[in-house]
Amino acid sequence: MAEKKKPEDSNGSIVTLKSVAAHVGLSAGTVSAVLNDAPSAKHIPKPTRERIIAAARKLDYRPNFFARSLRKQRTFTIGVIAHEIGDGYSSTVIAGIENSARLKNYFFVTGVHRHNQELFDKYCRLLLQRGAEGLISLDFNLAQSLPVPAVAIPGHMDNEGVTNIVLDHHHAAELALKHLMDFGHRRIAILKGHPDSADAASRWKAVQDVAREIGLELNPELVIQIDSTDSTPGLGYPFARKLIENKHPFTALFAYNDISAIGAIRAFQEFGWRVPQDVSVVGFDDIPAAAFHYPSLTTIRQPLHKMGEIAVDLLVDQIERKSEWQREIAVQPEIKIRESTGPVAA
Amino acid sequence: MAEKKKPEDSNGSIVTLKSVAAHVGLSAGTVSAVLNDAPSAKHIPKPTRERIIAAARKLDYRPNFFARSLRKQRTFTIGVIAHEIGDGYSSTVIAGIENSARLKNYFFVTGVHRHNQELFDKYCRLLLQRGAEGLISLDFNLAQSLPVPAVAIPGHMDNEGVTNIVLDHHHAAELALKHLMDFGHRRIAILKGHPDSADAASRWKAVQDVAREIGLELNPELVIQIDSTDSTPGLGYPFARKLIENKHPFTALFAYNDISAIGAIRAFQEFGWRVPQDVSVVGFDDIPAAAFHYPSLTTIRQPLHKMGEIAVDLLVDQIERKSEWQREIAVQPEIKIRESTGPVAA
DNA sequence: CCATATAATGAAAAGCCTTTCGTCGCGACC
DNA sequence: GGTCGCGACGAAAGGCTTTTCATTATATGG
Repeated sequence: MAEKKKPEDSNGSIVTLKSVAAHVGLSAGTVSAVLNDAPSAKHIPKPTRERIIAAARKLDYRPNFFARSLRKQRTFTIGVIAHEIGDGYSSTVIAGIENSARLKNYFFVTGVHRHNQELFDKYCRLLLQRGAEGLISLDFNLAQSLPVPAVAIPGHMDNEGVTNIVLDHHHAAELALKHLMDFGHRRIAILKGHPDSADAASRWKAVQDVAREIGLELNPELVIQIDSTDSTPGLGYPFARKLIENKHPFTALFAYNDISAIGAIRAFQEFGWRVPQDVSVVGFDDIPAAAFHYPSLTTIRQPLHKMGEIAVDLLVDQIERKSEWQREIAVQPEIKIRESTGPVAA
Repeated sequence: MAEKKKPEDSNGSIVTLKSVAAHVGLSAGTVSAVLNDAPSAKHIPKPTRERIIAAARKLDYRPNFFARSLRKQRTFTIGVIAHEIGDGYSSTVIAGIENSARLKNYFFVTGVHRHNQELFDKYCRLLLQRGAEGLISLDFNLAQSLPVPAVAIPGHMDNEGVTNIVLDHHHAAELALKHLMDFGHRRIAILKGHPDSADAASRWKAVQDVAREIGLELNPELVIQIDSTDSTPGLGYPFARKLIENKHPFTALFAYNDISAIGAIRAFQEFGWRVPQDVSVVGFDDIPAAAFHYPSLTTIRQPLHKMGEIAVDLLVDQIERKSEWQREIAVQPEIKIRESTGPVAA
């Protein structure tokens, strides 16, 4: 059992810069300079340098993060505020954030907002106090500027200093609707997202625009608004029921996301409709479960992992003043055609 | 647009303890004592106290976290090292961790290990350097003690100072196997977890024990070992195929987790078998997708959220020396009976 | 041989907070 | 009246680094 200890010398006291300085018979300042490769260390002869480095390694010296942050006024930390940690959307983006942050030797700390402004503010303060040098907000309708560089995923508001990462919703709507039209669908039901969902408004607008462009008529009876914030497939179920009960004929559904699509399919199946023979369903996001659902889900894929990576890259560049603030970055969706869509019944 | 600024006074310089002290014409020490409700402040008369507090609020004073940590040698931070952020298991546990940590005014920072010892060690060092006062490892076969209090979820090794949170696997196996036997199943296939998965060994042992106890014979031909670390339903698919190709008859499958169960069902369906009419399937974990899969999944539920909460509670108690180290805490599983299991075909 | 540059290091401040200890004034008590 | 105790604060140390500036010694050039 490899005992892993906090670095301490033979006396059992913690090894600090001073103690390694004492160990090599030099001053703390000198040791610090060498260990950090500071410009002031350029006159230190090589043997001395090596002595210092060897001692530091031998004693397993680890600089005190807090003392260092205090002095340098840098923390290499970014804050992430998500709706909830457990949901598929955030966790995929966060995985991307982790990936990029690790490569850049940054750290991230997390908070949740649950679409609640107060909670958001609370975590915002907390994270800043903990030294976050930049913030990433996930799925929040951010209506304020922030005191540090920030990225909103997805972001649709216009806040100075906040970079919005957006999906090209117009293209997304095109992919979905054209795919359905190619299969002959004309009566297409739409599941609109909850207003709290940051993408809801622009997605809906894109759907309307594209429908007009390609000459598809959207029947208001077939447009259902999700008004629950549930993040299980329960999200889609009741609205699909409502759609069924409306008794307005339709042959396809473009859902707000995969979760609601799965819930809707469930409702259809219980009602005795087969997917895709009786009704085609297109989801959104391409969560892992989409491919293994039965039937597997045709869906519009968002590059969530990559969006997390991009967010960190942008943020770090701004923190380190390597680049200017950008108002918006668009990423492209992709359609994954699977089993849940098919030709309209003859 | 509410501009949220870093606290600074009218000169635009950052507001520090000294500046609020200057503002009220007192010393920094006094202000600190009052603001922290320190014992030494008990002789400060109420009017003065209120003046200080009012000034702090007015200037929006926020103590510098790093200076404070440096001085108090406390950080109120716990480190979490998970397999991967995005997967259903970790993110649910982490949601529990977040919940409990927030209530206790602790923070958490996250790392990933990907079942890789080096990566684990790297993050371990990093988190400790960042002042983590306790660690939680998720789904890692932890083979070492750690320099701070730690909790392993799930934990099966015997490390001094590490509290293992385990599911009562014996009970879990009982729930699953008895349920299947009640439906008349006798030829039950088992999907064994990947050895990297911390629960794999004890779950398998429990299955064997229970099978013996209830007089169920496990046919080695029907026991398949998962040897991929994929965390999509692709996890179960190839092994179900293998099972089918073995041509050894079976009427039910007890999968290692819901993900692999879903993959397996997929394989069965493609082969033309109906679930549960031709084969019953029991999953494990009760991830959100389980309830909305088609057919919905009978599964053994782990209280993952609660396990995260318990981990934080234990950890904080130990950090604050409120309680002694416990070697192990067991939590109870629950069976969720849904559509994927049914009586064996006549 | 003196002035000056440069190498090699030390000393000390600064970053912001907490905490211990000390001081000063004043009422109480013997 | 002297001592004691207490109320109300201030001063300063201490936590660990980083960084600037100063100092000493050596080398270089004239």
